[in-house]
Amino acid sequence: MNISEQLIAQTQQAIIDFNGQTIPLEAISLQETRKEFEGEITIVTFPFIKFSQKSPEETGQIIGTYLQENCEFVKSFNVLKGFLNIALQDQYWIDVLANIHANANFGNLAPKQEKVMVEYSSPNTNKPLHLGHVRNNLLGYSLAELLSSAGYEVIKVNLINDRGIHICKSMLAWMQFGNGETPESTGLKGDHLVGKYYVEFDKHYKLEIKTLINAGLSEDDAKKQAPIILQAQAMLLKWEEKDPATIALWEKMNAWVYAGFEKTYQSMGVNFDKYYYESNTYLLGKDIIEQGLAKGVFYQKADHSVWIDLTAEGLDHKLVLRGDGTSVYITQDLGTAALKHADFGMKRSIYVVGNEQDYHFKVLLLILQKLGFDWAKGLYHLSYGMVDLPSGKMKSREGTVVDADDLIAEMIQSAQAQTEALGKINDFPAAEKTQLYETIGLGALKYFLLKVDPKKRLLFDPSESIDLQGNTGPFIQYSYARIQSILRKVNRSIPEKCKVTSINKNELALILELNKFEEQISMAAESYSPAVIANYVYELAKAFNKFYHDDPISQLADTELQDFRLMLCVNTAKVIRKSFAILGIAVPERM
RNA sequence: GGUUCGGUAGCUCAGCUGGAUAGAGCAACGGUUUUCUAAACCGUAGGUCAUAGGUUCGAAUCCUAUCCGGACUACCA
Repeated sequence: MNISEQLIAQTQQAIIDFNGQTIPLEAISLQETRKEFEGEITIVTFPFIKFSQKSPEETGQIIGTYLQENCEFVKSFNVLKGFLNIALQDQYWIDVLANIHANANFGNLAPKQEKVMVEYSSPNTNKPLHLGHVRNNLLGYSLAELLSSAGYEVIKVNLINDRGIHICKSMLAWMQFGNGETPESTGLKGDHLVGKYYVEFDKHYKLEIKTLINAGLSEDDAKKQAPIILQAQAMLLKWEEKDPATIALWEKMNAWVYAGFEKTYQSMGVNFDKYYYESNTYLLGKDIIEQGLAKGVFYQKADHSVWIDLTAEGLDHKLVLRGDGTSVYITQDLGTAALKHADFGMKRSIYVVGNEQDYHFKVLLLILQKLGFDWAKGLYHLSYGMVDLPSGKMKSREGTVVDADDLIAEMIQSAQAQTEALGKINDFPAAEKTQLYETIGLGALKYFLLKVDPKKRLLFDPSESIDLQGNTGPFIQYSYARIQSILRKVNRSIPEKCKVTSINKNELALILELNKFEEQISMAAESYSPAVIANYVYELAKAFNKFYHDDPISQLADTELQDFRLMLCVNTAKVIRKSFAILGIAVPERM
C-alpha cells in the first residue's frame, strides 16, 4: 500500500471512528498542497461534511488528528478553510529520494506488453521540409520516445508520398527549365533543388493561366487547360504505365530528395523503423472496398462509383472509389492501414498528421470501424495545429515557407553568438564548441515547438528569434550543466543511503518534483502530449536553480549533508536527461 | 450553413478528471556576484480567465447559447 492509499484508507477510518459513518473511497481525493501553504499533501474536506456532520474546519481537525496519531509518516497538519494540509516526516521524503536514486530505470515504466505504431513525418518528395514538417517530426519522434518510456513497444513508421501529380510537376519543370542541373553541379541539397523546380512549375503555370484568362477563358477552365498542367498529367499517366524514361527520371529526382531528407532527419535527430512508399501502396484498398460492398457498409451508384453514407454520424456521403475503378486518397489509406496492421499486429496506431486532415481521419477511422476490423478502435489521429507566420499560411508553391534546414542553421548560429558573448567556453576544443552550439540551438528550437500543447496552432515570427532565456531548452540544459560542474568539482561517489535526518524547504521542493516524474510520464502518454514533459522538466529545473542558488554543495564541510545534496543533484540530472531524451533534446556537460 | 479545434497578463504559454488569493516565461522597472557557471536568483507592476446564462457548498475548468479566430466541409494528396 503506498502513501496515498494509506492516507485515503485512514481518512475513511477517521470518520468511522468518529461517528460510524463511512465516506466512500472515491469521494476522497488527494492533491498537491499549494506552495504557499505548509505541507505536501492536501485533502479537501467539503465532500465529507455530510458524513461527519461537522463543519469543514472541524472535519479537517478530526481527520488530521487521527492521521497524525495513526500514520507514522505524518509529521504535522493544518486546516485552512476546509483544506487539510498534511506534512509528512522528513525521513519519508529522504527515503523517496533514496528509492529514486537506487532506481537506475527511473522514468521507464513497467513494460505493458503492447505494441504501438507511430506514423509521422510522411513527406511529399517534391519539396524540402519546412517548419510545419519540423513540428510534425519532433512531435512524432518525441511521442514515440514518450510511449516507449511509458512501457510500450513502439514502431516508428514513415509513409513517404513519393508519387503523384506534385512530383510530376517538379519533374516536368526540371526537364523543361533545368538545363541538366544536379545537386552536384549546383551545390544545392537534393530536396532543395527539386523544390526549386516545384516553385518554377507554379510560376509558369500561373503565367499560362493568366494568358488563358486574358484570352477569354474562365479561371476554372484556364486552370484545367493550361498546357503545362496537361503535360504534368500526361507525365503521371506515363508514370503509371511504367514508361522507362519517366520512371528513370522519377527515381533520379527522388533519390536526390531522399539524400536531402536524410540530412535533415539527421540534424533533427529523428529516425524510423520502417518506411512505406506510396508508390507501393497506392493501389491497395480495392479489396477492402469489395469487402465493404459485400457487407453492405458501402453502396454503389449507377456510375459504379462506391460511397459510404455517414450522415448518421453527422458527416456526409463520402466517395471511396471512383466510377472508373481508380482509387482516391482514402482508398489507399484503407489499404495501407490494413497492410501496416498485417505487418506488425500492433494494438494501437497513431497517425501524427496536421489538423487540416481532421475530417479525412475521422472518416477513415469510422469506415474501418464499420468494416468491423478489431484493430480499428486502436487507431488514433494525433492532430496538431498548423505553424503559421505573421503573414499567414506557409505555402511551398509560393516559396513563403520557413525552410527546415535554414531554420536549424539559424538557431545554431544564434546559439553560437550567444555562447561566444558569454565567453564561458573559450577553452573548449573547436569540435566540442561546434557540438555545443548544435546542442543549444537545436535544444532551443525543439523545446520551443514541443512545449506547446500539440492541438494549438503555433505562430512563428521569423523576425523574432527564439529565446534562450526563461522557459526554454537552454535554461534546462544550463541547469544540467551546472550539476555536472558540481559533480566534476566534488569528484567522488556517494553512498546509497544518506544519513541526514531533516531537510529544508528547497530540498523538499526538489524531491517533490522528482517524485512526480513517472506520474507525469503516464499522463503525457495518455494524452499523447510531450508538452506535459516539457512543462514538467521546466518546473524541475526551476526548483533546482532555486536550491542551487540558496544552498551550497561543493564547499560544504559536512559530508553527510553534502552526500544528500549530491544525491539530489545526481537525480535531478538523471530526470532532466531522461525528460530531454523523451523530447529528443541533448544535454551538455558544460555550457 | 455544417463539423471541429482554439480564445487565460502587452506578447508566448501553463493550469481544464471542479477546490484555497488564477501561475510561469518574455518585454518593463528595481535588486543580488571577494562564496559551486548571472543562459541564474529575488522583487515591483501587469487579469471582468471572449460574453451571457445554468449546474454546484465551490467554475478558468462541467452544460447551454452567443461572439471572435483557425482548419475542414474535392471523383486533390
